[in-house]
Amino acid sequence: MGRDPHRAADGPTGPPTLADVAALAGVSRQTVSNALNNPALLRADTLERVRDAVDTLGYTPNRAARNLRTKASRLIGLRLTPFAEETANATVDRFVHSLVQASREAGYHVLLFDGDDPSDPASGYDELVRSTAVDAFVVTDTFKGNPQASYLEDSRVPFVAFGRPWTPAALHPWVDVDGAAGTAEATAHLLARGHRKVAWIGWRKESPIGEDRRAGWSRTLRGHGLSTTGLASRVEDTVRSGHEAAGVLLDEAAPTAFVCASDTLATGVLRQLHERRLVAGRDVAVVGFDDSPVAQLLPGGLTSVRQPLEEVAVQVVDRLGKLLGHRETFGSGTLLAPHLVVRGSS
Amino acid sequence: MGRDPHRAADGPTGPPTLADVAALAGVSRQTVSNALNNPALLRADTLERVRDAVDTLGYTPNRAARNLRTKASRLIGLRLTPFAEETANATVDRFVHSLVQASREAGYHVLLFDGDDPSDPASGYDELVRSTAVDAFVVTDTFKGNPQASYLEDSRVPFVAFGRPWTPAALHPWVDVDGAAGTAEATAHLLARGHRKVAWIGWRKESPIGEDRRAGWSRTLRGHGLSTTGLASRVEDTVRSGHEAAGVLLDEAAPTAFVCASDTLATGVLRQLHERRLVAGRDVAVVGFDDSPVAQLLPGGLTSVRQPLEEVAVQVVDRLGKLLGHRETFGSGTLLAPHLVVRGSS
DNA sequence: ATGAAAGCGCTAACAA
DNA sequence: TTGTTAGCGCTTTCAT
Repeated sequence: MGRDPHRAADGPTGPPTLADVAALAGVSRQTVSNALNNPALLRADTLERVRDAVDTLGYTPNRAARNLRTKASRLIGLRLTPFAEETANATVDRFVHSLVQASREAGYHVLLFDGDDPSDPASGYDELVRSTAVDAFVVTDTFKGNPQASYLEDSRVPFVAFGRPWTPAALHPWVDVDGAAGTAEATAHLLARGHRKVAWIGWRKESPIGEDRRAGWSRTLRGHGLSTTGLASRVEDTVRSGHEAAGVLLDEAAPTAFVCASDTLATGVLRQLHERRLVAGRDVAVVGFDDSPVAQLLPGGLTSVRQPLEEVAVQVVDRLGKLLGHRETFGSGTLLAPHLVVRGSS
Repeated sequence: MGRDPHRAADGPTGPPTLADVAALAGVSRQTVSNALNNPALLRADTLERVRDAVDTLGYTPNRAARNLRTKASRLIGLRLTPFAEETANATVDRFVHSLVQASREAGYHVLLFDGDDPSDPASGYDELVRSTAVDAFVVTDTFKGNPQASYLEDSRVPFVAFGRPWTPAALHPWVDVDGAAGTAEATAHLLARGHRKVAWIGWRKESPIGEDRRAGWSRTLRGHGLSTTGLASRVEDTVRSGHEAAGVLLDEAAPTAFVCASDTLATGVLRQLHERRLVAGRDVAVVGFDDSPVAQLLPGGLTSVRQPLEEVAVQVVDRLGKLLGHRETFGSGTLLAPHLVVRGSS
């Protein structure tokens, strides 16, 4: 048999190579390569012969060799932030699952990494870029105004952001969820149930995401001729903060409903109500944000705004594909609408 | 300057290569390679010169080329199962975070994938193996007796399991958490609080993990001379099942405490208590398993058994390193102890 | 429609 | 201690 001459005649030789397939099919290596990457070029019978050989041998192209040659890895990098305890903590993980699936369907895999120094926006990215280990990145933690977006933009690395560019001049593709629309729906829902004093507990002003979500609440209240004065609180994203903020608001403004920027904060509100022997959904309504497992599993259930993360992932990968392919869609963005999941708390 | 002759003299040439560094440092490519992989071989001043050049150019070895040459990718594959809704759902995600961190510290990255056909144990693995895209796998979903462990063993792919091999003849390295010790601690805790009728709600008999956790409960009760008869229920891992099982047990055996195989089940119990106007932690005690966000955030808090996933990840990566290096530790395993996090529900 | 040649960037083996 | 040679497995010219 015409086995590739520079392979040892025996011993464990590892997975089959192009040359093995070519020998078995009685064609040149190039023809096998074409059969895989450009089947239209082959005559039907040759193609079939090659494909049979591929199947027989269980051949799959060697990734490293292909990557080296094509200068692409078909890998998408995603930096993971440390797991936050004491938090409803749903978005990132749900998104990761969705991204893995959407990526596979587009022929990509997801490479996970983390920064050894989380405060450095470049940490972790740098090495992957310079070693051409990934083709592109997905940037998710745009929480604090997205420092790595500008870093990546400067390094001319292809990436798509899950989250709008909150800096004016950014021109990378992005996909985001319309937080304001979500909180607007939540607020409208509460108004429809007869509430007139709907409070807001959100994040600090530095968080553009928080401000976006807050806008949906205030816009809706004002649209109904209602005042927002004294009904809003801006705090850290912790249960304790939500708990405290709810206490203050309850004492000073006596709202009958709360809209929160996260399920974590909403959980704090619930805890406050619990302590005051108030029943969520009967005495006071509460709406969270993220539709986390916590919202789903709380006794009675927590009404919450659910982000369409599966769709976000699909869009992100789609943008990525365009970016890596024909270099289109520069700076374009997509805004997706979340929807309210109503449960016992409202 | 002695730039590599076969590079274009101008235009965007991409990241610097070994040859660029060699030219700048005035040495051969091989010497640069040695400076990186075997610095002890170089004379001190040469080494410094090379390192300066590396820094100046911001050089990082090209991954694909190195992978091709060394037949290794420094990538660890992890198959993700679909995100389960309506579930406390903590273990996998917490583990992923820990694994990413532990891997980085060992010089590996994590490649995430999923099977297009989740019922096929080989789905997704196969292609990665044959294309030598990853060096090894971490197998986590040993829930149903670990079908892919035997598949991987048969394919002679290096892998480490998070989860004991429940089939007798398995001989791969593994790391696991001693579930029985966890539920034993939980049960002992309840007994110490004066409970005498402690019920168990766990998974179906087919789940060896479930049986393991159950054993800790029954062993402890019997160790205290107490009967387990009529106090155990084996159901699906859903809130609804936990809810129903708690109802039946409450009616038929009137336990004063529950130990559950998961936070999901414990949540069902809580819901049942809630409906009966029983207060968890006062009227009836409840302990869950996993220390999920749900357990942490529930009003009052859910006492739960916490798995040391960070440690598991470190051990897994350690085993992996040995496996890929000197081929030791075949079939060895490590069992880690979880600990109880006591909260309001008990 | 198929094949031959070249080379992606790196490192193992050997030579100097 | 450093340099030379060869080749990992693949795909992109270019020739046939």
